[in-house]
Amino acid sequence: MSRSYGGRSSVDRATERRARLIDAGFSIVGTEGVAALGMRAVCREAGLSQKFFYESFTDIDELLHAVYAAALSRLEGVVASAVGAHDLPAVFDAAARLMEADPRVCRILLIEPVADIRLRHHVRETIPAIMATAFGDLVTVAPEDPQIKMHFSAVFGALISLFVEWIEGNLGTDRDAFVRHACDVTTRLIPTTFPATQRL
Amino acid sequence: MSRSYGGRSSVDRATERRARLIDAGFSIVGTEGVAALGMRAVCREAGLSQKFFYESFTDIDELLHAVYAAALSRLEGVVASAVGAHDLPAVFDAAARLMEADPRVCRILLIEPVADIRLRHHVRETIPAIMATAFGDLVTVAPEDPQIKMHFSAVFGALISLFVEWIEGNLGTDRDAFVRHACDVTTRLIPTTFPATQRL
DNA sequence: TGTACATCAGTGAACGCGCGTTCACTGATGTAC
DNA sequence: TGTACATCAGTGAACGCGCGTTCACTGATGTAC
Repeated sequence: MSRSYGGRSSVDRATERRARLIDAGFSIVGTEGVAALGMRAVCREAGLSQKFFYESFTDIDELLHAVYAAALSRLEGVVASAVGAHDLPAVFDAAARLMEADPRVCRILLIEPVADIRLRHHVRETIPAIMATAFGDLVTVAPEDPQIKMHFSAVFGALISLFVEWIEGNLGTDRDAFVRHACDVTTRLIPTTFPATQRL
Repeated sequence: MSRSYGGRSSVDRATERRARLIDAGFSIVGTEGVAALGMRAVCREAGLSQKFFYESFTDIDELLHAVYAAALSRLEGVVASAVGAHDLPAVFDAAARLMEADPRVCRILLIEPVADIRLRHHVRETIPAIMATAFGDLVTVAPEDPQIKMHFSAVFGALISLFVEWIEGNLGTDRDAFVRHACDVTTRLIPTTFPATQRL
């Protein structure tokens, strides 16, 4: 049924092609934005025939989802230990370093989801789970309280804006000062009366 | 050289067509986003022949600029008196009411500029002038100080996020509570040691 | 005032392009004998 | 082991579509006589 080619199995080649398509999509969304992500564009970038797109994905939304998941996974990877240690400055520091090294992560996770409805949907799917592990009780107890939502909306908006401007080089070069500011903003906006925040 | 038609002068008709094109662009960007703004799409929406697009604009960027200017002008119109009175809650209240009445303003001014480089350019062109009239000294004195830029980045990001979520109906229905929260966030993030903020 | 015509206003088709999607074709691989 | 062939892997052209841009054409208006 399947046949080896170039000494590699069918599934081996298919998974490699899938990875190359995700990489290509990652580059396109991360540098040109989600509007430039087309089926032909991604195949061109990956150096693959158009046929292979449909081998791994049914449409461009499915690839976009995989691209978002890949970016999120990279962020989670670098902040995992700091999150586990409840060390907020270390979380911000690790995130800043990752996005400095690869600004595409910043664009995929922080910039493009604001205006793209599909990415916003993916954010709304994944953020609650992340929040639940990070903050625990609070979010699961009263996730519909407008007061709490306002607090989170404000702090997320502030942090996203800070990171985007930082990555674009508009906030100077002192990363420690940036991290301190991000922490400062967080503690100013999340009142200490929130029980879960005392963990941070 | 020019000739009246339907009892209306040449310039009269041309200016009306230009206004209709801007209205159409306003609707498209405000509801479908900047990616949906094409020359054909805008003519279709305006009910005009494609020729008339080039009568008023050389390319779609020029129309986009006009659309952004129109949205900004509407916002400035409703907040003008509150800004003049240095009444921050009234500014937020007026802005919230405008965007509730026409969410397209919110999308054009707050959402789309995040991911679109052309709109970001327009924002960067216009915001400093607005800031200068609102805050005066501070911005013009030390506009390149990373510390000050971080403060403004954070507060803008927080307020944009709050307004977007408010307009999307995710922050409840109590507008006064929303305005209070927006003011609260602003005063928390802009330290009182900034001289210009004491005006607010 | 009435009519023929020149001129300008406005319409929509034409062109080349890239898109998403499909599929005929080439050529490499494994296997039967 | 060597060869012919069936089958699967991979390539790139074909199709219809909407795009930005241009322009031939229709028809309305003003004017000369």
